[in-house]
Amino acid sequence: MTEDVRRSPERAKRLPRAVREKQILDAAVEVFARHGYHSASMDEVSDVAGVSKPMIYSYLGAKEDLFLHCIRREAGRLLEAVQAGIKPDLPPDMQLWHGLRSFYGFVSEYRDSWTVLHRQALTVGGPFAGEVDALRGRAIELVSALVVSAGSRKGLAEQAEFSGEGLAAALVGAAESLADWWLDHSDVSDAVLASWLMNLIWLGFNDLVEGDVWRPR
Amino acid sequence: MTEDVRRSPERAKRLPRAVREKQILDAAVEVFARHGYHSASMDEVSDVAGVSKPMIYSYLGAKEDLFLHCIRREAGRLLEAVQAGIKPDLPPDMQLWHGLRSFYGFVSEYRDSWTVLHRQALTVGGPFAGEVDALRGRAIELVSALVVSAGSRKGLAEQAEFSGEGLAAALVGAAESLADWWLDHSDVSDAVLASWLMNLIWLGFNDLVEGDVWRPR
DNA sequence: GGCGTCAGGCTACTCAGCGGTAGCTAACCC
DNA sequence: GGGTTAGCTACCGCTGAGTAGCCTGACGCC
Repeated sequence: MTEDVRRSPERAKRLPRAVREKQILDAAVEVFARHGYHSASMDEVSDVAGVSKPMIYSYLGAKEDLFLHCIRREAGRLLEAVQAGIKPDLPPDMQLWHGLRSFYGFVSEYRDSWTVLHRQALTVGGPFAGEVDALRGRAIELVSALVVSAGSRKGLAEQAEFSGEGLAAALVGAAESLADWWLDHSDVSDAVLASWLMNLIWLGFNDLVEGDVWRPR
Repeated sequence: MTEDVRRSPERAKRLPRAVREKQILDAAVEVFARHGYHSASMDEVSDVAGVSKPMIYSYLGAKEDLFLHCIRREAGRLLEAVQAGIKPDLPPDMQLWHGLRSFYGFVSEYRDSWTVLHRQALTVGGPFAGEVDALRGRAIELVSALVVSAGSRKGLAEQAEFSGEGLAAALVGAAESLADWWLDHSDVSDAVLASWLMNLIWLGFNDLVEGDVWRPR
């Protein structure tokens, strides 16, 4: 059997670096989302990417670097998506409404991104948690500004500023957790999700049980 | 007793099984909280517990079993603490208020328990996530019942039941996330935390910017 | 009091999986 | 055709889960 005509039929075609990097990152996000940082193996990433392991090391560095690249890319995408959805000249409740819809739109379109960002990155200490915290910080800032501006329109500036960040953190947390919950109960549309949240946080239980409902105008 | 002959200074004293099991579980919770499931090593657990590795395997089984034991014990404690704080004959908002205070009381007293339950257990697939989901399910049930009862008092039973679970999930999520946020911003008291949440979810932003405030009666 | 027995306890090892790399091969460009 | 770079196979070494086998002290029983 000296007939070794089978010269690697699977050898990948030569492609420019940027394309490979994207393939690798996509694969990495998928694998990290499925297994988490520690359980994910570089072998599986290379497998899913259709590229051999040394390529990953040569293009994107060691495992930590790779994960960091994933987080940065996905965080950027998410922030961009949400900010693109906000119309700054609308009243506060409508801004919130659009922001929420964009957020859930992103989560539904990029489930893996959200999983990596929220469920995985936080549990690994080190540089990753900081990265995600920065993202959440941006979100809290956005919402906080909304609360403060809504408050100061009514002449309650200082009170709104005092509890603004806490409220914003709670709201951001609620939205995040609802997104998590959604991953396991996907039979609800993103619009319904956003409107639940709007009703809860804009009107509150008290109004709800009185029969009030918030609606986009 | 007089002359206690110190034969092997490093060898641990013989203790009944129940005591050792508690030591091991305490150590395991601490280590899992610090590093997460995968990064935690059995060696470190045995070190912190002051007991050698084979003891852990003999008493509590392999790593997975150990983690499961931790989750079960901490989940039980948490549920117990919250239920102990609720007075079933109070009106819905006061029930919620007391439930929240008990919850944050627990988190502040047992930070590691909460970290393991919420931040770590969810990211490891397998049997663990199910265990935690069960706990959250119980919480959602509790809150959901609250919403429905509040609604049906006002004759809005069917509407409250429709969105009750979603709202409850959002609220439970908000409480959880605020607890997480708190771990990194511990300069707020648990009562303040609970009252932020009460104001947010009971009254809503809309009332808040009008200057309304919810207070325990 | 001597002594057997078994649970509490340990040291020191095996072995697999995975992060990371050395060094080779082949395609593309001029 | 020759240099450069995309790409690969095959390996190394370490870390950490899990175990074999031994030691020892407390207690019951003659």
